[in-house]
Amino acid sequence: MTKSGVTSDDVAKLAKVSQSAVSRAFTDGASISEETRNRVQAAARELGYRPNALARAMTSGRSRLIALLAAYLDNQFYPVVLEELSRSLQSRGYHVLLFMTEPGKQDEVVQRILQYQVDGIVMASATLSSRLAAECARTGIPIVQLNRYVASSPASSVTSDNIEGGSLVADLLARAGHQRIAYIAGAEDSSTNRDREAGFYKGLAQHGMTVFARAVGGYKFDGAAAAARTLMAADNRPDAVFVANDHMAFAVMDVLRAEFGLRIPDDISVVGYDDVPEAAWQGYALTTVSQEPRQMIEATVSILLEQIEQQSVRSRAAVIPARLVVRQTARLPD
Amino acid sequence: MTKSGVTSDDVAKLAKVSQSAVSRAFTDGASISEETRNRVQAAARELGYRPNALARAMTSGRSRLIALLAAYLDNQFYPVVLEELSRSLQSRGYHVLLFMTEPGKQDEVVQRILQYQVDGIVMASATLSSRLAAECARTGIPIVQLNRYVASSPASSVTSDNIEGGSLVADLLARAGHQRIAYIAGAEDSSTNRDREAGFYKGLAQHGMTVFARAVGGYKFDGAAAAARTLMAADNRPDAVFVANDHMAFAVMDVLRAEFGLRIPDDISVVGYDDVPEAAWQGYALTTVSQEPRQMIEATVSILLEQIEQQSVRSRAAVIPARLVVRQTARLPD
DNA sequence: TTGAAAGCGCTAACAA
DNA sequence: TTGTTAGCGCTTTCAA
Repeated sequence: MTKSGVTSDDVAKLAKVSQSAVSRAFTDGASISEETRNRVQAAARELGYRPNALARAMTSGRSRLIALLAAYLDNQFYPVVLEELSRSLQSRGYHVLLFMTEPGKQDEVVQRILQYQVDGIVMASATLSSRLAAECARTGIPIVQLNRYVASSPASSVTSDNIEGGSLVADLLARAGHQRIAYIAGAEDSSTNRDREAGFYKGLAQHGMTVFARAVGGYKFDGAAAAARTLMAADNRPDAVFVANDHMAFAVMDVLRAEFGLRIPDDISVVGYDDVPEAAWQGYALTTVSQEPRQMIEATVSILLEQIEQQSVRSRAAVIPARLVVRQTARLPD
Repeated sequence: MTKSGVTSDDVAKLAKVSQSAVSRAFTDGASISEETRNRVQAAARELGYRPNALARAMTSGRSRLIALLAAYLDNQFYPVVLEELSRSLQSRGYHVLLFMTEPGKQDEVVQRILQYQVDGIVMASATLSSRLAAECARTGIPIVQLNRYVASSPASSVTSDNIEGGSLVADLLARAGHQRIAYIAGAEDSSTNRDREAGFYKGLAQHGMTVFARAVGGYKFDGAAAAARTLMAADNRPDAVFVANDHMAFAVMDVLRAEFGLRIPDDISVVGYDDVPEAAWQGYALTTVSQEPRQMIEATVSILLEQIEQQSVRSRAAVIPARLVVRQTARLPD
């Protein structure tokens, strides 16, 4: 008995057709006459019938469920992405099943995901374990890593052009005449951090400069605050700092202003990365690099659906152009 | 064929037991000897077997899926709640299936939710349509409205003590000597707004005061900014404003500072509601009322699971105490 | 285009 | 404690 109590059999009886006719009436492109379809749908409406998605998933082998695996949602980039992803999938008849990673229980979560027979997996703010990668490769479930990639893995990835983005920031800061430019890193093992940092150094090099100081914030609010304190405790302080994401940049700005009495950008420039909604708030007005979440999600969904619907296993790596968003936390070139 | 290819039948064969023994080995509290359970699990491990959650749901009638229905995630209160809810349910073997409301497609979304045979529904930032309420009552699916309630509905609700919270704010502002206290409302049809406003007026009344001015922000960032402009365009401006949630309060602060050059709290006090993470950031340091999301989620989960597992239909209304969080945007009483 | 029949992988009586 | 059996509600051959 389905939770609503009425099954395709009930509808079939009322409409005086076979149960399979009912199934066909609810399947796009099925071989059924206009007339029977109408009869079935009338009967269905009368009974309040609604196909059981679970039963459908069982027999068809597609659950139309996409797992989203995330480690945290406190960086506003992720809620934005999650909402967008969910809407986009929903409009195509898919739905998001949410999984939060649990420290030390990585494998258990992987098992859970696979038990639900999801048609695809999106990894956001979570790193793909080799265990999950292997299992999915074996079972043919496509994975898209959002904002992260592992070169060796068979999974697809969607990122912004982090190298270009980092380089854009270096160029802006150097042209503004900064002499002592520091970097506050995200998680050191993440590809986003590696690329943003590499692009940043490359950009500095083009101006004949190197990074003045460096600290690690690990993409954490508190970590970034601590990193800022470390940087500012030195005898010779930086006059500009590129922070690996906005979420950390807010913490850095708080420390610079509240604990060191600095004015931004008069005393020191700060630049972030992501362009989360808060970056536009006047309390911060953060100069940053946009990740274009809309485009990233569009790419994610199209990769996923292509692999699901065409059964193709060809993994892709989409790179979305980065765009500098100039607000008020960085001194400008003349 | 399950996506991993191996079924309980395969395991049964290898372990030389019946297929139902395999099922029992994976069910807590099933009647099975230690020995067979071990044999089965060894075989399962060897084959990489993993029970199919969908098949299990079909036969048992419980999907262990909880639908979360939300209208938006850009108010940070919701990501916090979503993460907490997902973790809490996950640790109990349930999972969150996310649905975003779509304007004008309310009914379609309701159908989708019910098709997935979810065991329960949590409504966050979304109002319960009478259609959904009716369907769920009929099918016995428990609903918890988070941060919202409809008196007449059979659904449960979990809210903070919004009346008390509003009253606390009025008291703080009145005791600080404010003379012209304004209110910026959220969505007028929401119970949170009604209660916060009612409590606020009650609190003012206890000091022999009434609200000085009122505008509506509709729980939207831009709406709140517009409301602030309206309030400040008057000849006689308020000297304090209670904003119905933090998300709007940030917009209000931006307008007051950037467009009117006001200092907070020297020129005007601002108080919000929710205590979202950003309220603690130094750029705002917002005085607000905490909703205690942890406690709210705890209550939500316990109501849901009680109704699911005990089949009870007794709906409950949990009210979590509100707590004033004093930061720096409101003048203090001497 | 239609219906009959065979599962999908599992749980849950029921007997043994 | 165990195995046998009958479904859960649907999709998908296969014949007609």
